[in-house]
Amino acid sequence: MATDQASRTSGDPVALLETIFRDAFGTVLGDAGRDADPLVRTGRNPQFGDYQVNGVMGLAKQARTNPRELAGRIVEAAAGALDAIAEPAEVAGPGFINVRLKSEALAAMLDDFDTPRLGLAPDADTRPIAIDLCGVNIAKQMHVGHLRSTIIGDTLARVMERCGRTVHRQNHLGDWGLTIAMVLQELRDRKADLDALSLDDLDAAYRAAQAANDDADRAKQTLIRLQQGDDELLRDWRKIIDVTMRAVYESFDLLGVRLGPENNRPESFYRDRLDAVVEEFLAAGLAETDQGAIIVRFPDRKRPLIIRKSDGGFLYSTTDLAAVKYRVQELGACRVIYVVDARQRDHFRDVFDAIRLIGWDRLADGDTAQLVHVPFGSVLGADRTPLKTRSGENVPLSALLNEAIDRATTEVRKRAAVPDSPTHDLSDETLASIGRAIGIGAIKYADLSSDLVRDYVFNLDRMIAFEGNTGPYIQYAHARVCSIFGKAGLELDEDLRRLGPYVIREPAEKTLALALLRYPGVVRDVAESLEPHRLCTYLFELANAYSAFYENCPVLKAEGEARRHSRLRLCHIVRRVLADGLDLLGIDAPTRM
RNA sequence: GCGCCCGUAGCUCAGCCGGAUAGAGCACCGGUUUCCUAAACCGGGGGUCGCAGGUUCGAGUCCUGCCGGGCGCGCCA
Repeated sequence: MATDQASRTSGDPVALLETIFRDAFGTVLGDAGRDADPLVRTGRNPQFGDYQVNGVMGLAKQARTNPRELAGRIVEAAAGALDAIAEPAEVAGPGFINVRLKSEALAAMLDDFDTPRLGLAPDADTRPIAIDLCGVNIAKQMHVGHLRSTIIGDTLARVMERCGRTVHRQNHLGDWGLTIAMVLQELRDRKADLDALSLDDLDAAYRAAQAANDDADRAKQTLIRLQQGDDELLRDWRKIIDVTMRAVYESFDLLGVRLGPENNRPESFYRDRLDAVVEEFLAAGLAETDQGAIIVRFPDRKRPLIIRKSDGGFLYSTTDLAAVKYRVQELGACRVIYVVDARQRDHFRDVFDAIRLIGWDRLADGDTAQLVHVPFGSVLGADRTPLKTRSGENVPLSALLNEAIDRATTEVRKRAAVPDSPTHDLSDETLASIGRAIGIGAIKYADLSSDLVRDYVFNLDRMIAFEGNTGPYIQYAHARVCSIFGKAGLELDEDLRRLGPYVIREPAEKTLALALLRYPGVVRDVAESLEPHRLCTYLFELANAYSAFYENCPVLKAEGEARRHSRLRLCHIVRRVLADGLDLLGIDAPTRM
């Protein structure tokens, strides 16, 4: 019976308890109770049970009754349904309800959870989602500023894809502004051979062009010719895009992000739509001419949004309006997510509000698309100012990645040199690929593991440490689990369900089982909140729960076959959750390191 | 000047639409251990949650004001 109940929720006890208590609330309080959220939470303190129901106290206030007494009646109403999976619930404190799962129910839930999907059912909503990420500029090297947008965006995309969603990753390349015209102008002045151009040459031309802004008028002329479709200029323009993107794709490859040419929706993609954007705002009476420019005003702030300059040119705001419209109306995205630097908060607030004013957030099905900016903080150097080289320039991304990889590879080789090390027999090539996985994992995890809006100091020593809440620590935990299967004579990806049921007896086993069952909820939570650090925190806690389990519960030497098989299955599912979680973070999980 | 964000242990950070005694890692101090075990383990000290009010049965969490730091603010992106 417990198995039947649990299987309806793919082994997610929180969902199951929510159903049970929602029913009980309804029985006791009618519709008011049924509509309320029971607020089922995992217990923070084992002494108060495995799960607690916190929703009673709020309801008692509304119903003007004694919360403890109400909790008692709800426990009574839930008792029948609860009996299959839990010990009798207890009322505690001012009106908490504490629930302790029966160990057979826990075992049954784990069994349901033990599938390739790891308990994560696809979302009922199948509409696509658009994520704006990366946003590199043509003629510039990728630098640390693009790192965060790229890896955060890729992670959010992976999480949502894991929830069964179609995600349109949109790389909004900066390929069409005045700066590009300036670079083109600079290169023509130099009579540069565009077929032999390196990215360093381009970068130099970009900086030279920026320095020489006395030529702004000539650059504007160049821009106008480019926008009018001058053949020669367009040809050169495509060449500098090629040079830039070749290096960008190399960085994507090294970083292991799922981005390629198919994700490119550069500014130029929208160039034929910009006139219409301005026209429609004017026609709707939402835009006005002011000092020669065309602006959108908002009722609640002084700052207007300029959508066309007084010289007739368009701005990034115009392009962003066109892009949101495209993503909602043509891609059908019910969420349009921008993973962009926190400094652009005001900009996105204005753009999104303008979209709402004109109604371009309306989907074909009548719903309103959610427009959301995911703001992230800056990467700082040791001096706590934004990371720059000594000469004051942006640090190229490749330099950062290579340093991390070098450090990690050195560490891996050092460990492999020890004769009885598990990596001692690996080829140099394999060790190098492990080093790459650890170096990249360290950088990504450091970027994703704390609240995104906070600035953080780029500190390789801390990132690459094998202790604490770091990428290498999680990878290490995974590799250690892997080593058990070899000793047990099992393959890593073998289906171990044939070994028989889970047996949950020891406290460390129970803690581990409860941690495992939280996984689907955590993934859904990240998809909803857009806060990847919650997944990092979870993986760290799971790794710790596993560590305590492994310390306290013999696996290979467990007494009795049933217990040994159950523990092997626990190891097996821990390995898969760690690997799956790391994959959602875009981090490789080597089996040895 | 206006606006936004941040302020939790010595350091780096968690704290799940307000919920029980505010947690973890690193560092520090004390103890245990050579195990199926690739990061050893257990315990301890350390906090007026920036400050002051307010709402609430209950506030690190919500509201108001202030302090400190960061960022943004009409034709760059």
